Amino acid sequence: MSLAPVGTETLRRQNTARVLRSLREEGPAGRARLAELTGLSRATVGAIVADLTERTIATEGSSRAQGRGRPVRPVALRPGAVLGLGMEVNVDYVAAAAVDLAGRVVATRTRPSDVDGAVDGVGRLGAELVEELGEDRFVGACLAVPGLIERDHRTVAWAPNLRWEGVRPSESLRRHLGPDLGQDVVVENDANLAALAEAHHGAALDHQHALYLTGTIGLGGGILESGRLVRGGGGFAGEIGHLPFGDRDAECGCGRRGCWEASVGLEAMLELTGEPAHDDPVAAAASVAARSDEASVRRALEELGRRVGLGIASLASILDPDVVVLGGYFAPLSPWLLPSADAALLERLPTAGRRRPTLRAGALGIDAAALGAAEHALGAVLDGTAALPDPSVVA
Amino acid sequence: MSLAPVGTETLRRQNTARVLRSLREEGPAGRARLAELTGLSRATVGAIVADLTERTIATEGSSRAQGRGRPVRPVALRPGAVLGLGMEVNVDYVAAAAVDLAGRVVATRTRPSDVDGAVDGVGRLGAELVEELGEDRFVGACLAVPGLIERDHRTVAWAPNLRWEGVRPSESLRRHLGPDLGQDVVVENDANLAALAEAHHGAALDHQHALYLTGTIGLGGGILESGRLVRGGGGFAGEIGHLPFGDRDAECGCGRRGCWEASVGLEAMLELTGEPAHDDPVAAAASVAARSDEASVRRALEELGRRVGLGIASLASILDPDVVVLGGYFAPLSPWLLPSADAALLERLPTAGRRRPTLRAGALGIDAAALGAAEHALGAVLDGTAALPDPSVVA
DNA sequence: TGACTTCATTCAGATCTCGTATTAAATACA
DNA sequence: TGTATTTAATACGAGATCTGAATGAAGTCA
Repeated sequence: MSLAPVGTETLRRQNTARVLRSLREEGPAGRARLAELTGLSRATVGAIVADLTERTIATEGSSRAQGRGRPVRPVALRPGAVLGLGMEVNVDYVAAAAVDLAGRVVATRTRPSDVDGAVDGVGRLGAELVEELGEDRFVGACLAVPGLIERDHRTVAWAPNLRWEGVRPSESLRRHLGPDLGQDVVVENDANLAALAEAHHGAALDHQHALYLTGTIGLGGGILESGRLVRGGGGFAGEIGHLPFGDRDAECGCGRRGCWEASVGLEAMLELTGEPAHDDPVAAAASVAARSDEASVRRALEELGRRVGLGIASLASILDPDVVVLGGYFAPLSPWLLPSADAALLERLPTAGRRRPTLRAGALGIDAAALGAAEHALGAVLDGTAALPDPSVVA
Repeated sequence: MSLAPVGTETLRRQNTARVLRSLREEGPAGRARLAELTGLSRATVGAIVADLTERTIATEGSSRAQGRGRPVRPVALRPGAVLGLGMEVNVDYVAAAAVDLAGRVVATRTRPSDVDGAVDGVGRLGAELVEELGEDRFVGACLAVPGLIERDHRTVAWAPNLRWEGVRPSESLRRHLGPDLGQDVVVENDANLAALAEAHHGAALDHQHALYLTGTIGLGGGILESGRLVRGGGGFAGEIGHLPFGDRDAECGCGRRGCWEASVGLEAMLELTGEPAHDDPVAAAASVAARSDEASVRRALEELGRRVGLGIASLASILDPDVVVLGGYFAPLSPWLLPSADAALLERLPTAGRRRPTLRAGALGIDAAALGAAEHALGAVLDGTAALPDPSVVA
């Protein structure tokens, strides 16, 4: 049984959320149009908008005539009025981002970090944003972690790259973020959140069914089904690196052969393209891209794209996404990867003739996961699950 | 934007649905306990229960003392009061089932049929149930089809076994089921619905994340994530037969090698076990099971289980289900398949040490899909999405 | 200038939930 | 046996919400 409280205020929250979603997705609109879009009556929309403007969450634009009739007085979400805080820890950096209800990215910040100081580092970075932007404007916080997250959405079951096991970062984040915002920091897998970010701000805009693949040293995946993250029963879903989609003879670090990441992970890419060893996957990809006038590099990338596409064909059979976004080091190489990946799809996906996912390069950079985390932090408000804050009235 | 109407009656519907779900999942209870379980106030529960009993959807049991205090007057869902109609078309049979709100299977019926007359046949079968049980007790109907369903949930994009393409069965079903119930028959993939059925009535009881695999001539899959069906953007999700999880040399009917169904489909099973050709997968499996005292058969089934488990390992990496249910011809062979499948999981699923799905034999027979369809037809009422009917008061 | 059109607000009416007080029906105990 | 205690269910008033119709507002069009 879902534990959400029930009552007359729930109804108002749900309807407020409808209005917020409409404003976010369709942009500013007058009350009459909002009523159409939400299915609510004009009277109700009027009341909700009045409430939102009084709380300085929405503002009224200057009235604009448009043909005959009384001119519309457009209502818009006030930029930066309500914010979600996203954070990310990774092996060599931490990041933080703030996104507002309108979907605008208000701030992003990245900072190098080592593994040991990561939690404190990301806490400080988040706290800086909160300090600068005002704590009472934030409605939630979420942390992206490259690892497996328990179903409680609080505990990191296993993040080998960070050497975390059973860590609950929320407890130390509370120290930095304060008791209010730090009270309840949700933790989520970084690839999942990057998928969310691409769906809201990047390459998968307006798609409810998306698959996100990120090429790093290994291979990460995030799945969006009907706009929701697919986490699986234990929060372990989306682990795609060791699926047997790779070349059957390729040796993988895990000791087996044929893993997908043994064929398309960073090392395989470097070997294919004849690129020297590199720490940073994205930088390596940029360096390869710079050599794209060499025929051998182009051939190598074509082969790499084919390998990526073969795996996508299988995932598409299972999940049938509308769009597959290639992030991480795939992104800068996409111009060369996508055509052969799509060709592989056509060849290998049985239903490709009827329908196949669109392949796209990720549009977001290194802070994709942090952006997704910020987006996730706003989720409860846009769902109507959580109440809006009551920000002290700010001019 | 979800188009659900909004208003004070929506609230009542949602709360009524809470009460219904509680009664369904936790069984009969007094008003006080219902208030606890749903989070509603006693007054509200009382009003909702009064409404439900007046409409003969719920009934009051005889009051029972239990320790001190006023005795509880338990409320229960009246068996058969509100029904969902499920139907299934398949190559050689059609089936229909009726399930009530309490989750009781009120009726199931199966009938041989050829492909050509399938739609009319299933329409007639459904109409028989409706006639016998009373049309006004049904709140929805759903049809299971072995094929790809469009995202509109009305059109069969492609069902090769039925030789259907772009068929909209609802239009001819309306003739049999009448304008009310036949108005809006939802169509869904049969494996998806079988997964739903196993989750509500069978082997995956009480699991929100389940994967259903059905062995037939080919191989079908249904995915349940957080209790919802995973359909993908085009309704094509769950097509797992031609994933490259099989023996690399096994030739598949599709022309490629290595498809999973080439290794675990009916034909592969028959060859492994030395069983003569068979039309009916389940009957073939029963015949093999009867020979399970032969060592060679046991070895063959162990190998088959391993092959099944290898594929499950990959699917579990992607989806992380709590439970995997083996249906179709796998079910009767499960005693011999499950141990080696689980061993394969341990060997191949990287996170198996921390968490791996439970493997189970499907508990439902040939009408699993029809049951799931009936369950699906009740979904809107239990969601609070649709209103309850107003059944003419029946004794 | 006056009719018309479209947008927004106001107001009465209906529905819903909640908290508190009240009634009901059993047990525990003197 | 009779009274206190305990738990269940209902009654009722208060508060919140949505809706539809009426009213007011602010433009265009002729």
